[in-house]
Amino acid sequence: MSSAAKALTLLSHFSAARPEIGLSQMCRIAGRDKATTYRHLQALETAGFVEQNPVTKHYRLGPAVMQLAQVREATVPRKEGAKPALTALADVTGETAHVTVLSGDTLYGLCDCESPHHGIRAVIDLNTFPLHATASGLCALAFGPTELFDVAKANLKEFTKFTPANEVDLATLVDSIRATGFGRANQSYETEIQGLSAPLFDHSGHFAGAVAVACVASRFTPELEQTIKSELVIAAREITRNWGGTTPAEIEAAWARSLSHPMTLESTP
Amino acid sequence: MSSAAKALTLLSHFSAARPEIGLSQMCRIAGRDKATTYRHLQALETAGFVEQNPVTKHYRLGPAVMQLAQVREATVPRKEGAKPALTALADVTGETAHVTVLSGDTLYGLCDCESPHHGIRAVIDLNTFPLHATASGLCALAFGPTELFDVAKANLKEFTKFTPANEVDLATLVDSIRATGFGRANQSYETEIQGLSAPLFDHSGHFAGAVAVACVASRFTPELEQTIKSELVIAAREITRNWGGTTPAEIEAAWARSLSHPMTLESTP
DNA sequence: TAAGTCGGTTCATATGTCGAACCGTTGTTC
DNA sequence: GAACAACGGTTCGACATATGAACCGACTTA
Repeated sequence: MSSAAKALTLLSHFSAARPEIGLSQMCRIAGRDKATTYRHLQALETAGFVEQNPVTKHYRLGPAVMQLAQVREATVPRKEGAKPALTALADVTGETAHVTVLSGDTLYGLCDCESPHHGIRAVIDLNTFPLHATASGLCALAFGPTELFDVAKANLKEFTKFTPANEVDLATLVDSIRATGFGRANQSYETEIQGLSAPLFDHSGHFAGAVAVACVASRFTPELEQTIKSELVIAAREITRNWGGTTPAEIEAAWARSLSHPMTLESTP
Repeated sequence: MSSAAKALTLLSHFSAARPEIGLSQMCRIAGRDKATTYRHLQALETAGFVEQNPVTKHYRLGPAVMQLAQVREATVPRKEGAKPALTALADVTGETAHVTVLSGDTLYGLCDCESPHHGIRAVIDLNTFPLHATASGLCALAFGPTELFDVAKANLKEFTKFTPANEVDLATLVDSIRATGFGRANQSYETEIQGLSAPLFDHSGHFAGAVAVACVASRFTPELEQTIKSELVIAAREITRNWGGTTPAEIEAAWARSLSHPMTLESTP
């Protein structure tokens, strides 16, 4: 691992849940030496990627990331094209909605939207989405490049007792998703979270990401599932269109089948 | 310069004007070896900071920056607190408005807003703002930490014939800004751009950034100057409040003086 | 076909990185 | 208020890692 890569991974330890990190704490989290971590943070600081809270000396993300995000958004206006549909999706379903984007072999969170309808709701605080355990990830496996399956196979971490634990289970799951057009993760990443997702495509016609709803499992009913699925289709069509893509006919066909013949999908638990 | 820092500086070469950069091109821009540049771009790519345009193989900013920006905004919600005031400012003045934030010794652009009123308008596409040549930068020198002046002194690059070229000129300029409460840069960064700015403060009572209007010089009149100044005050108060700060009494007093006795500031040209 | 570009790769060299041990400061404990 | 622990930050020799000239094959141009 290059030194630059090591420095960059430090950034991934910041999250909304842990926005500020001290030097010693960062050493423990990153599992690296203090001197090394310090120098890396220094480099990140001079580049504006982190800054220090002047009173606590803890590090937090710096203003440079805001600029880069603006440039990225001007280059590939994904977020802008996803936000309105996401808001509507969260509002109608009453659950937390989010969008992920595929870059290389990694599925990144782009933005999310919590619904104000319930006090208890799923909170998305992920840097990257595991391919085998989340609805978005499974969507990527089903509709994205085939190489992704190898990546997923190599990273079959068991998050819960419902996480698909071997290649065969995963392949079965992916096949069913190809048939229905909807990604589905029943408490396979976190217990108490039911995920449903739909694939998004870019101008080149390739899988570009997924739109998903993370639903509190205890609220999940067949009726809600139907609602979420029809709303997902609406949101997915809109976002795909905003990204300059079109939904492939076979996906539309799968959606139509799923919605007209609501098969009671085998929910593992 | 650490290897990590070198890799990070590659990112700063992306901008809205130049959103995609090929390998050879990046070597030329960054002035570094091709092999090194390639490895750095690889590291950045695996971390998600850049991605490759699949057809041209050119590099562009990746999705990871979007996430980091979200975390940053959740940590220090600056952009959200500035955007509405900025929009109003651009709308009323008819010129391009922007907000900068100070981190360490560097002034970064946070967001900007172009006014649709005119076909010709200033476009802000800066990574970092030179302290001695921009209205925001001069504001930082006048109201920010005193160490900044040393940094500015050491970087007196002459962008135009109106750029303050020596320490004495700069000090005079800064003094006049302290007296009026408004930063001012008359074609000292780009010819044809008149800048006016006002300081912003955070919860700790320290200078946190500036709100500024970049005005097409040929449209600049004393009347417009008055309009911009009064609108800047409104915007600065609002943003400072949203950032959890309060405008120091001496700044308010300076603003009041400037607005009631509109002195015709010596415009260098 | 020959010369120019491009993205990407190789390998000997030496430069920048690594981590144990060490500061000085701060805040807590008794 | 002395002893202690944890913090952010620094030093230095050993050595892992970055470096860049030269090279490769693919592609464009003339």
